[in-house]
Amino acid sequence: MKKYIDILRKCALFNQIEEENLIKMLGCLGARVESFDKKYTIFSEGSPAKYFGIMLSGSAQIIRVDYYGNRSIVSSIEPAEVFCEAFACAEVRNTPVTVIANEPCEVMLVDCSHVLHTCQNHCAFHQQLIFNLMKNLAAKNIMFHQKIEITSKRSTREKLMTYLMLQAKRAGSNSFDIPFDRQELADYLEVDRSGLSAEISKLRSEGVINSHRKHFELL
Amino acid sequence: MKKYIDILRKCALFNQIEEENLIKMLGCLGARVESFDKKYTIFSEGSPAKYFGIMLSGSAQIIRVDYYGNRSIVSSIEPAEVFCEAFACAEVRNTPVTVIANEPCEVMLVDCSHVLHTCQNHCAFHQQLIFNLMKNLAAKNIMFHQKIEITSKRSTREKLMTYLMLQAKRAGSNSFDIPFDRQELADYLEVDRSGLSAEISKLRSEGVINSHRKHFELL
DNA sequence: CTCCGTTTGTTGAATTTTCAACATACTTTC
DNA sequence: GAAAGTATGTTGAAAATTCAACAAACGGAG
Repeated sequence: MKKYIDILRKCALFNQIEEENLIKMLGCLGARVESFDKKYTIFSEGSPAKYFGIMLSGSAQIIRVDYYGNRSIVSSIEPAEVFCEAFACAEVRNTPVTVIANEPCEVMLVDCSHVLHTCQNHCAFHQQLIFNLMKNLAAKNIMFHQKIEITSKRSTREKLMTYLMLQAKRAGSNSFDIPFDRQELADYLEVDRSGLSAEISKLRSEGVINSHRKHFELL
Repeated sequence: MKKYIDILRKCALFNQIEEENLIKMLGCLGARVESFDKKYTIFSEGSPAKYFGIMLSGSAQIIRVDYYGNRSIVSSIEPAEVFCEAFACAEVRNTPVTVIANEPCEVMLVDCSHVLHTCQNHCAFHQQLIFNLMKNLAAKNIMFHQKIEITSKRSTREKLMTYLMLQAKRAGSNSFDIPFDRQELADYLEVDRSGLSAEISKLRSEGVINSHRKHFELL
């Protein structure tokens, strides 16, 4: 587990927890690491929501596919991020989403019941862990508000611009990369890919933005 | 405060907390009650996210209005529900949403810093409160996933049917009332009101649903 | 009961999005 | 470095949504 310490210390779940205690804690939590190749399923819709994940390396996407095969991307998962903790914490029977590896990745899986219910060793850091989980869930809620701010816009142009402005703000620069290719961006914004490409071209010709593939610049 | 005990005991935030302790706790938390008339603003966008609310009686809506004046309804708030706790818990500077009373209502306001940081009296129920808050935030996350499931659908018909099926499931019956009038439902589903009315008529004539104003029935 | 304000339903035109099909640009593999 | 595969851009037709304007139904006040 020691090789993952650096990335785990960046994980919001372990805030205020010392390195030495973190290693002990991972034992208490029964955490294990699994690797997934690109396009492999990490969690699949309908499976029991027993574990949550922590992305150690690589990236993944939380998606939802309806019965017509339309894919909707809920969010992307980057290293050090916790995912699917809401379903596990709320103790729902089944995960309502699918998580797919976007590139080869390593994931730490934690049995959520070990976090929610005091472990046999009366691990002293339990309370801190629950506090961190609470903070993390609050941050996720805010992320959802942002996603709703984006997708509630009625036109492709407005959705795109709202998304790009939020990304610029997050990057702290008008020049930034996004974690999606065109099809993925369309599935995240809930719009048509070709219409999105057309809109990007239009914004480029109007001098509002510059872009090349995943790189964007607000002018 | 005693007159509010019955409704507060139904609030998820006070799960596993005895009635006698609940009253003491409200003192520790510096909770206060305010009343709002219909259409009055309970929290407004951009104001400091210091307090969260508990709806004691009446109802409200969490909304977002963009610079064109388009209203989007994020969710409705019913009695015993906690609201705006995510912004307060994540300690963001400003609330990104507006909360408007939908009818005359009474709201309990709690300073979130009293919940997050141990009170001077070392209130024994603090940990339980944080645990409940965590559970509640997880449940809210799931609510957002449902909202995204609804609004990610591309057509008015699919959004409406997805919403109605979730409401039927929640009500445990194919016959139920929704908390929105037509304009509000349109603002919740992120579609045009007249188009929504047309779609409802169409579904009625096709024998898929029955409806009258806020009452719906899946056939 | 009637009036008046509000909500809901209806319609057609304008706009926008989606869809399908193809062209072009880029990447990876051998 | 050529070939194959993938991603992006472009276009026009079809479909859906939005918009505006009005009609009908409903509910509350007096």
